[in-house]
Amino acid sequence: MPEGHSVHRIARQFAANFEGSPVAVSSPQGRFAAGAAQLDGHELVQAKAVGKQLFLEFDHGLWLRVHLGIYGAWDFAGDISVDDTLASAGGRIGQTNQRGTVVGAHEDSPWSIGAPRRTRLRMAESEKLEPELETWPPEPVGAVRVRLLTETACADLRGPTACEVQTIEEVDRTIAKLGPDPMVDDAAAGEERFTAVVRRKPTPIALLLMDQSVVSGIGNVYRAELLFRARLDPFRPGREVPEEVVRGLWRDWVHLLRIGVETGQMLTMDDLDPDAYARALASRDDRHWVYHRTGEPCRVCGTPIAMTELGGRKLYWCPTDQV
DNA sequence: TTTGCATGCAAAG
DNA sequence: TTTGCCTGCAAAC
Repeated sequence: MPEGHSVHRIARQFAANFEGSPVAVSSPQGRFAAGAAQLDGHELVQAKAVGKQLFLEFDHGLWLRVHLGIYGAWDFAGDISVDDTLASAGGRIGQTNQRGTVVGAHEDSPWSIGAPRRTRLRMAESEKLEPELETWPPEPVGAVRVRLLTETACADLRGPTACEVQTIEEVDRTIAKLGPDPMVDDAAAGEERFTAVVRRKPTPIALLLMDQSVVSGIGNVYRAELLFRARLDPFRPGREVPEEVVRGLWRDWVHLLRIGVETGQMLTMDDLDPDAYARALASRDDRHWVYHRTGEPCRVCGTPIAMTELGGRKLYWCPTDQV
């Protein structure tokens, strides 16, 4: 489920808690046993995110490549350091979830004091913090494809669409196929690459934004929201979108991704007035311009938001404002 | 309690 | 073009 922002946050978590440590790598589920054996015991030297892909480098030159797909997730546990921005995750801090577990910050939570402490951190489309159980290492929950375990930290991967060991050459080839990522590539160079490709394609701009070889990290939510923010017709062929509008799309993606990485949320209504913005943040269902709002009135003009299936994914837009 | 959908992608057919 | 991934959630019973 995560779009690009989540993967950058996951890489950040690995960098903070796994880099420099030897890692016991296993596959409790069994489906990744052979790959795990290739990595087991080696030191994690680098965590890197490009678009929706995560790359973990080990000290013998092999890498683990992970793509979460639509419902993959990493569970972190142990002495996990958590940056302050996570305290705003999902607006759920201090609330209680359906299992009755307290989610998020309280007085002496680990991220509001300096020192890391035993917690459990789940990172997927939403991020939660739960009190950790006493057992160490924790019992695997569900089908854990791969577990990375140091003396103090544990990361479990479940439900990924891709999880494989790669050589550096394979990593380079994978990354070479990806369009620019604002968190990785120089912003100006990324803008040129993106603009050049879009301006020569007959493909609807809505499909180009989801094409990871054109631009990295955009998923269905950011796609719909970027197009609305640009007031752009989703069906307009890329080459018929004015150059300045294409450049504007890239710059807005740079902007939204940065916010997403910092907050852990897909905030797309930051240009709203402060009161309306606060309301949007408070409710989970009320935080987007058009995404998942079929039939509801456009926040700008009142026209019912339209939805159709395009390339196998749902596309949301305002037929009046987006021309 | 059950059902169906979802912020993707790759492999199978 | 369809299926697998086999999770998490909310709406529908």
